[in-house]
This record gives sequence, structure tokens and C-alpha cells, in this order.
Amino acid sequence: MFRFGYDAVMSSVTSGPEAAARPLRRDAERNRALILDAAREVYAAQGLDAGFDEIARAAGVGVGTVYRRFPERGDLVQALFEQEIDAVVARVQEAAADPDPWRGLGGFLRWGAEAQAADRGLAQVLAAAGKGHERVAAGRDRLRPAVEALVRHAQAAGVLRDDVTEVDIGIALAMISQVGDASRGDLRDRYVTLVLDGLAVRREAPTPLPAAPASEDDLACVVAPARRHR
Amino acid sequence: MFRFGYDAVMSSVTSGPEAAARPLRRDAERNRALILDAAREVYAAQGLDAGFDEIARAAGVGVGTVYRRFPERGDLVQALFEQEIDAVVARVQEAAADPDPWRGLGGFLRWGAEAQAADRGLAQVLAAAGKGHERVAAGRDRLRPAVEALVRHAQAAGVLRDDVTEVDIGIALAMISQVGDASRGDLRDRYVTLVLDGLAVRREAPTPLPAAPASEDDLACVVAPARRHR
DNA sequence: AACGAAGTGGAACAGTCTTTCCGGTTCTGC
DNA sequence: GCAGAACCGGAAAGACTGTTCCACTTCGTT
Repeated sequence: MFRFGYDAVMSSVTSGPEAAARPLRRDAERNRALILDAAREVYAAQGLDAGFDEIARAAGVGVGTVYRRFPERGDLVQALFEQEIDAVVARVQEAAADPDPWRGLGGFLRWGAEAQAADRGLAQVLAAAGKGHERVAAGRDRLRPAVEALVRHAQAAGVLRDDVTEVDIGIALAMISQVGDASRGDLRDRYVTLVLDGLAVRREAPTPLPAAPASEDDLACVVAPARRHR
Repeated sequence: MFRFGYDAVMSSVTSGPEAAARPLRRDAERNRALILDAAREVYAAQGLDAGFDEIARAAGVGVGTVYRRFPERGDLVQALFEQEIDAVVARVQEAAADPDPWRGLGGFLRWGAEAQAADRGLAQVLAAAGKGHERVAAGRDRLRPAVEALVRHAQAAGVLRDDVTEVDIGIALAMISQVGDASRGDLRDRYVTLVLDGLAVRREAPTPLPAAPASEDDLACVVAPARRHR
């Protein structure tokens, strides 16, 4: 199988009605926090396919504990990335507030590409949000209007072509993020610039590309597969 | 494991010196062909991670037979895609021969994106070629000069910006191919057009995008994960 | 301090997928 | 048509994960 594409991770139905949450015992609460911290790191490094085993080890608890606290993987992912998506929204709003809308858009693309390169889990969650998974629908619904505002501002200023939408921006970002290797920020910027040149209404000449022409070896950075631990 | 990212598939060392190949028995030769045909289909549909089990079943032979004929996965992949890469090279040369270099480049990008969307295995092999895997080095070395010629022609005609190389074209193609869902050729064309607008030396106005503005649901097509059989 | 409920860890179980192995079959040369 | 080598199929072994379960520990309460 696909071990567990975020597809499977995400597809679990949102669990029942909010059971009158009796507070956890103090030790349980502490473990829960340890697990979340560990999961954040492990997911960032390995993506959502990382096993509960690994997270448990990183948190210093038994697997059983992880399963008891987060019966479905989706529970853990959801809890974890609710906050991260907030950070993305905040960054979009900041970009939309930039007095130079073009700079705002470009800055956001650069930031978003880097954020996803640095955090595989985030990249997968954002993709899942695009796919309409229930568990991250809330985050997406906060994200979309923000991007929409960013797009509108840039279009109103006459710098962003009128025939693209906020969805296009999301897809463009996902595409660029495929230029994966986290260590090659210069390469990522190169393709952000290229895509921005495509998004512009018009231009007299190419915007200078930030990185030296990609060498043959740089192809290695593309579509980097999920690297496996160890 | 990663089940078997193409990473693992590809990393096997090229097997010893060409053992004086005694011809196979006739039935063995027939089975070998059956296996290759089956593998082509299975890999196209599921990517290189498909198990030998599945290929054997599709070919109507036992697993043991597959293992005997192709002791390492890399052997099978290599044999299979040697020819497919030839088809890609041919398409590039055709594009480079187009009297309108810009149309040639655009046509190739469109074709390449579709080919990779329709054949997951091909997409993985091309990515592997970029990563410098030994087993597909020969194919890559045939591909690179062809793309280089395509790039040179377009640049000589003054339509393709001078600061991109054949590697950039490969990366751009890989990025676009992430807009995965094979059934959404219109969406893929949309982003090919966007990227082409970025690759152009200059332009007065945006090239009209072929597809209707992507709807929210279309995000689902991005970064489509390896769908698992059944 | 002592009792019960809540929580814990990790061994055991259950799936998958890969790889080996060998009794039986098919081909080829003579 | 026979001998023997080459080849075949698929059961079984091995290597991994994901998940469950329960004897034991810890916590909160009285």
C-alpha cells in the first residue's frame, strides 16, 4: 500500500459529538503534550507517513499511549496543524497588507515554498486541505479568503493577471514546492521568480533569476521522494 | 521501508560484466516478454512501487519466474524504460525541428506533462534520471542534448529567455506534472501556459489560459499521491 | 494510607510485501 | 523418443508495519 498516504491519514471521519471532555489526569496531559511535540518534529522531518512507533519513541512513551490518546491518525494530525495553518493565514494577511502588492505576492510564494520544503507534514496537510478533506476543512476555509484578498489586491493594482484565482496561487505554490530539497532555497527562488514572471500582467524583459543556472546535478532536487528515516 | 521508492528501485548497482548471454529457452523468452508487457501496464498505472506479485499475476506467471528473470527490480525497470525514453527523445527532436520554436517548446511541455500524468512509472524514471541514478544514466545522456537543442533554437529565435537552461526545462516539466490527475488535461494545459508565459522573453499581455478558472475542487488534482490499487 | 479509576508500556497479533526454494514440467540436443 | 538441463509455479519463510490488549503502575480521592 502507500504505507499511508495522507489520503488515508485524513479520511477518517471527524469523531462523534464533542464528548463532555472530562479533563485528563495530570500525567496523561503531560504525555499528550510530549506526543504532540514529538509528532510535530517527526512529521516535519518525515511527513505524515511516519509511524506511531517513531513518534512514541521520540516522545518517550509507549505506542499504546499514543493510540489511546489519538485513536485515529487524523486526530493527531488535526490537533497538530490547526495552529500551523493559522501561521500560514497570518503570513498571507501580512502579504496582502503590503503596500506593494506584487512584492507581497512574491514574498508569500517564497515563504510558502520554503515553509513546505522545511516541513513535509505541512506540505501534505496543505495538499490535503486542497483535496477537501474534512479534518482540515476549517483551516482551508480560513486560508482561502485570505489568499483571495491577496489576489484581489494585486489584480486591482494591475500587476497580477486577471485570469488567475486564489486556487491558481495554491496550485502554483504546490508546484514550486516540488522543487524539494530543503537545503536549496536558491533553486526554489529561481522557480518562484519564473512563475511570478508568468503571473505578471506584462513585462518587457525577464526578471533576473536569483540562482546561477541550475546545473545538471540540481535536477536531483526535483520531486524529491519521501526520504526514509535512518 | 519506503515500500520501495524508486530510490531503492534504482540504486542497485548495474550488474556485473555482460555475461556471455546464452540465449534463453523459447518458453523462457516468451515469459520474459509477457512480464515486460505486464510490467509496463502495471508500472504505468501504479508507479514503480508496484510489487512483483502484481506484475506476475498480470503476466500470468509465477512470482518466482519474475525473480529469476529480473533478480533486481532495477533490471526490470531499466529494460522497460530504455525504449520509453527513446520515445521522449524522439518527441523532443520533433519539437526542436518545429519551424516555430516557441510552438515546439510549448508542444513538448504539453506532451511531456500529459505523458507523465498518464504513466506514473515514466514520471518516476524521469525523476530518477534527474537524480543521476546509474541505471537510467544512458537514457538521460540521450535526452539532455536533445532538450538542449530545443532550448538553443528557441533562444536563438529570441522567444525563450536566455537565462534558462535545459535543466530548467526538465524541472519545469516535473513541476507541471505535479498537477496530477490524469483526467484533467485542461488543468495541466492551464499551468503549462502559465509557465510558458514565465519562460517567454517578453510579452505585452497574458496568454489566455485554456481552462476555465480552476474551481476550488480542482485543487484536488494537485500533488496527487500514489493511488493504491484495488 | 488505601482504594479504585485512569493511565501505561511493550509484547503479541495481524497484515503486507519480498524473497527463497524445490517438486514437478517443458524444452532441446542427440 | 530419451536424457538431462532449463524453467516453472506457488507455497512457505522472512522482514516489516500497524494495532490491540492486558498485567502492572500512577494518580486522585476519601
